[in-house]
Amino acid sequence: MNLDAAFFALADPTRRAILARLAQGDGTVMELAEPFEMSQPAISKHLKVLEGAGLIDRRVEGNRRPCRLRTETVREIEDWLSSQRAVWEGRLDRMEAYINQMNLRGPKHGEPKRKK
Amino acid sequence: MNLDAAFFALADPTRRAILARLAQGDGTVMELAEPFEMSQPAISKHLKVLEGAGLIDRRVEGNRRPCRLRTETVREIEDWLSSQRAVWEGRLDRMEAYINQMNLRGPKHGEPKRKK
DNA sequence: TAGTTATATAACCGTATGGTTATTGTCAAG
DNA sequence: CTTGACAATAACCATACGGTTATATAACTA
Repeated sequence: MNLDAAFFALADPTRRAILARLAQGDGTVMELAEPFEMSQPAISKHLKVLEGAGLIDRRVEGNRRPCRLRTETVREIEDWLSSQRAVWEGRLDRMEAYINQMNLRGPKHGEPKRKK
Repeated sequence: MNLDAAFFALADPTRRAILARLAQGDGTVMELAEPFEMSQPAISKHLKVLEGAGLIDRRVEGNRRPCRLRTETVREIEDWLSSQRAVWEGRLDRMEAYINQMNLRGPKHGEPKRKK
């Protein structure tokens, strides 16, 4: 999975709306385009972005190209965020404890001196 | 919170690296710029994006402007993803059951006719 | 076969992104 | 008060993004 592509794909409201729409079932390009005031090629581009990010699959079905959600990718993104946050929060908790400790015995605008 | 801004901010590897670096403690612009082969103004721009997305806070400390992570925002993004995935996966489970049911009594390339 | 529908592709356009260098404003240190 | 470090801002540039219209391709339909 590519975090760059995944986050980028999710950064656009139209693409998120398409994903939400796909939650109600697979959809062809025309069906997905219908709710938007946007041309079909624009939707096709968005779908290509979503596909590139692994957020949807597309199959060929005669004339049309129905799309389906790929939830594994969403879960992977979620897992990444979750693990990152775990690290970050752990660190911040420790920082907070440290700061509290400092405040108990240090000046307000502490450590004004720092060289290199 | 703004999902557009948040996902957009996370879509850049430099910005994610900055966040990871900040997990080890607050950092000034110079400190954050050090690991990258990139000018200080470039880092400043990234920091502005991160701040705009609510992923970091910046305070003024004499001459420098240390940054700190804001984990609440990460949690909010995570929550959004989580809720979306819940809906999506629930839907897909139901779809699968439906399809299985169809296969038990329908033709292979079912529903070839559809008007509007 | 001719016409229509579904989708993709190409070419274009305005704006945004991500970088640069040069400059400016502030604080800190002598 | 001058000098130097930190950081922001401005101006610029190449490329990417998100949209458009027009055209092409392929599969259905009559």
